[in-house]
Amino acid sequence: MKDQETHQRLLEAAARLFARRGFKDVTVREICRAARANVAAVNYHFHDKLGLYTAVVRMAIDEIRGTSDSARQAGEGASAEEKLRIYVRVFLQRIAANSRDAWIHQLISREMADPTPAFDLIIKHGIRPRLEYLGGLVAELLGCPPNNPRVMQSVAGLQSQLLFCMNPAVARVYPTFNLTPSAIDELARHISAFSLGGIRALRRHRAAVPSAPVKRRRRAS
Amino acid sequence: MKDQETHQRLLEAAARLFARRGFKDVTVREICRAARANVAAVNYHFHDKLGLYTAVVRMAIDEIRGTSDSARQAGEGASAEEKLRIYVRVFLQRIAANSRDAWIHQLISREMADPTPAFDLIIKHGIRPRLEYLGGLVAELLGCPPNNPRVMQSVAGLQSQLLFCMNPAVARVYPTFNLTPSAIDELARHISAFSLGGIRALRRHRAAVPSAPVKRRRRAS
DNA sequence: ACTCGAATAAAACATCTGTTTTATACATAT
DNA sequence: ATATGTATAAAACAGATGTTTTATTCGAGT
Repeated sequence: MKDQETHQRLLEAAARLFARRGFKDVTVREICRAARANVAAVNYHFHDKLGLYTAVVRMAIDEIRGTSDSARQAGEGASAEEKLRIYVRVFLQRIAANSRDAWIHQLISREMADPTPAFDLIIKHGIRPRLEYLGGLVAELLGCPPNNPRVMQSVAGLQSQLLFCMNPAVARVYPTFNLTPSAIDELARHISAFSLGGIRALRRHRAAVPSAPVKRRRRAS
Repeated sequence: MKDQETHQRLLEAAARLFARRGFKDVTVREICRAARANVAAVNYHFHDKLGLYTAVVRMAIDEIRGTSDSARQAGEGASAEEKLRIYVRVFLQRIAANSRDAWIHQLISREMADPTPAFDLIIKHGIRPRLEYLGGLVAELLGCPPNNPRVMQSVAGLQSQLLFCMNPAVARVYPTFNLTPSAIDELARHISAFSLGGIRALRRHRAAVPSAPVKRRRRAS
């Protein structure tokens, strides 16, 4: 047995194609052509088209955790506010600047748009751990327990911006969104500042029941 | 010629199915079954599967503009800050509470995830007008000209949250996200407060070159 | 009564898709 | 050298899919 190398070529080709176009839209024949392998190779090495896909998903999950750990480590010892800024910067640099990892979050976005059976794996092992880290940061910034609903609301507010700005279609809507490596640092600063501002605003609200009407002075026009 | 009514049934069935599962994933046979029509009906009435899809897209665009106009009208005379709050509330109520219009933004989300040739139409006639309205509001709140990049950055920050929280998959990630009609008002308040806080934070930044380092005092842990 | 055109229906077509089957090359162990 | 098991290759299969073709129905205009 000399090889295992077509196994690897299949994985890499499939990762790129699945991320870009989704599970259903990519054909087995296409993957095999890109990997310079026979049509039967997918079924031989991964039993199924779905088997290959979940293998790709497992790769993606590992990379997601890698990014989370990177950000966590880079922020060690810093204040919560600075940790959040660092997370945003690491996240954007790793996925937008580094094209090697770009496919991963393309895959996640696609799973969010229409989930396959593999989505549960991604949530459990990729997204949940990251949310817990961010949830801890935000809870500290808000000064409330981590299970307070507004914590997850804020985390979602931050994360939605990050996922949004990586969507290739967004550049067609907001023409100013070009993710050139030089623009990424600036984008990271904007998103950090916007999100920290949002969190600060939520902190001011009274913590108790939301039945209290939200009253706020209007500024002149 | 008695009818035109299968034409209508096809449109309605197709809208629901395309929104839920996307252009490629829905079969012509499926649409015709749902519309109680023959397999050839799509090609007869719309020439193409794509012809039917673009007809659906045109319907969606009209509804989008309707929501925009509703929000704009409801905010007439109010301050910019209040207008933004009203926009968020109208938007969420119309698409999350009112299930009649829910399919539309499912369709948009899907087009963002992987665009079809019809995406350009949606941008031009559905999204652009809305962004210009929001851009005007935000520019006023930021106190800077509407073409300042941070305006679109803030608009994207707001819009990303709105699109994000309507994604059905989000409820699986953030278990607290249940869009029961009663929770929608609260969600709208949170998103408004978060976004206005973000905008306020960006306003404080010096307006000129971003080369100036972002310095900020750290709070005690 | 007849014709014409529009709407529906049924069947057929060509193509594509995931998968399976069968055959072949080849390295290693006995 | 022969047998064995693994990896690749080529061909075939069954099912689905968008579209086209051919018939049929039905109402209106003459």
